[in-house]
Amino acid sequence: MPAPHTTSYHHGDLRRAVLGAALEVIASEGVAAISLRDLARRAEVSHAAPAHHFKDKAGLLTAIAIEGFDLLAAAVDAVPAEEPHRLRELGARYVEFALGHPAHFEVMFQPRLLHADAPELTAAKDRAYAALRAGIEDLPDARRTQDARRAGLAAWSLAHGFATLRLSGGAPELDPDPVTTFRTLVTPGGGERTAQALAEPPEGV
Amino acid sequence: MPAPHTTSYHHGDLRRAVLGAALEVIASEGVAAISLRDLARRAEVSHAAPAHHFKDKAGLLTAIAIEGFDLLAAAVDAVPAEEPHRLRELGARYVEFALGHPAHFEVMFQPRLLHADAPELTAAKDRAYAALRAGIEDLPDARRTQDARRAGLAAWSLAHGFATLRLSGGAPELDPDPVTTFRTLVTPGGGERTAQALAEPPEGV
DNA sequence: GTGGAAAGTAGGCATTGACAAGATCTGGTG
DNA sequence: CACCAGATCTTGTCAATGCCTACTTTCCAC
Repeated sequence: MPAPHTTSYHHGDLRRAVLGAALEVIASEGVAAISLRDLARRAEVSHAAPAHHFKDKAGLLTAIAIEGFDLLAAAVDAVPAEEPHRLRELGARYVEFALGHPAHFEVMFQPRLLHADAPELTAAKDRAYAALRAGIEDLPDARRTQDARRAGLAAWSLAHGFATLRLSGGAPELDPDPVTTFRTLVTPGGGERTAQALAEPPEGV
Repeated sequence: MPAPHTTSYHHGDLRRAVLGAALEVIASEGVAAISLRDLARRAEVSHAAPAHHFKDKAGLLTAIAIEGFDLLAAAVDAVPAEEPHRLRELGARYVEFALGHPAHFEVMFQPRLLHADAPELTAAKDRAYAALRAGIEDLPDARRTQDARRAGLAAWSLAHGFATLRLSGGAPELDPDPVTTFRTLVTPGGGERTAQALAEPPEGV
């Protein structure tokens, strides 16, 4: 590893530097504000240097998305199997990841900005989805519904929607910590039976 | 109203033409693919003409977002008060709107692309949110939870997340119609008690 | 009709993404 | 140690875009 900030011809770790700068810009100003030339300036290299590491602007964003899916997989993989409220915990980790890595999250679900068919991307996506599925399908028998896919989709939608709304400034901040808010949303008897209210059973008043 | 397609100096309704073209482009290629000059070409006017109607690129997107919030307000406003599964129906309408107006929906929740503090935008947003809130808070007493805000946030998150995942190609297509899928997610006894699975009550196996 | 505002045109400028061709460094191989 | 292939970075260029200013044409209210 060369000295980090000499005036050497080679940067040392330009790839990481550009990724880092990109994450900062996206987090503070959004993906639309990303410019390869600006990132090059921040890293103090020539305007074409980043292209040698990412090929494209889409390539850069693809790299971020890949990193994001791997981070997500790691985050939900850490949920212990013996956790009594495992599905709830899974959702909480999902929300925690989204709010903790807003730049990654913003890019991951915008396939039109990426090289959506890049093998490394689909691989990372598969790993993340596998980790999520594992957390759902490994529930003890009594907790499994007839159609686990729908339960999983519902849980995913809830966590994803909450995180998205929170990040876009839509959802109100009801607690000091957003993850706490999320937990109350899926915790019956935690003061309010929101899940039941959601289901709103048909049998009368 | 002048003749629509003569070679007259004035277009007739350039504003609407640009909006329409923009909606098409966004729906098929995403917001990132929007270019004022391209829209001008499609409308067969000079490259600077659209600016006289929207000021900015952000101004154009703001106009789309405003239209979107008004469409949303209209969509959820149509839910009859006597509807027995009103909250569920509210969510279904939300999802139906999102999937039926993907371009509007894509822009509405990306404030960084808009003139977020434009009075007309916040007004439209307020109208839409008021319509949504009305559908939640008007629930009959027995259906009301202690904290209606959390129930509303949960419902909103679920609908928003489902729509978002569906549009980004993340969620699997379990039924011919996505709205049908959404209904099953919030319908207990509709084959699976997904809502209960979500809540996953703590009391043992 | 006429004058001013609205609608549209024309040109220019800085910035950007992508590409091509060349310069420089690095690591391994003989 | 010499050397070379490839990775890394630079420089220059081109078309496209957003936005600005100045100008022209049309419409409408008085």
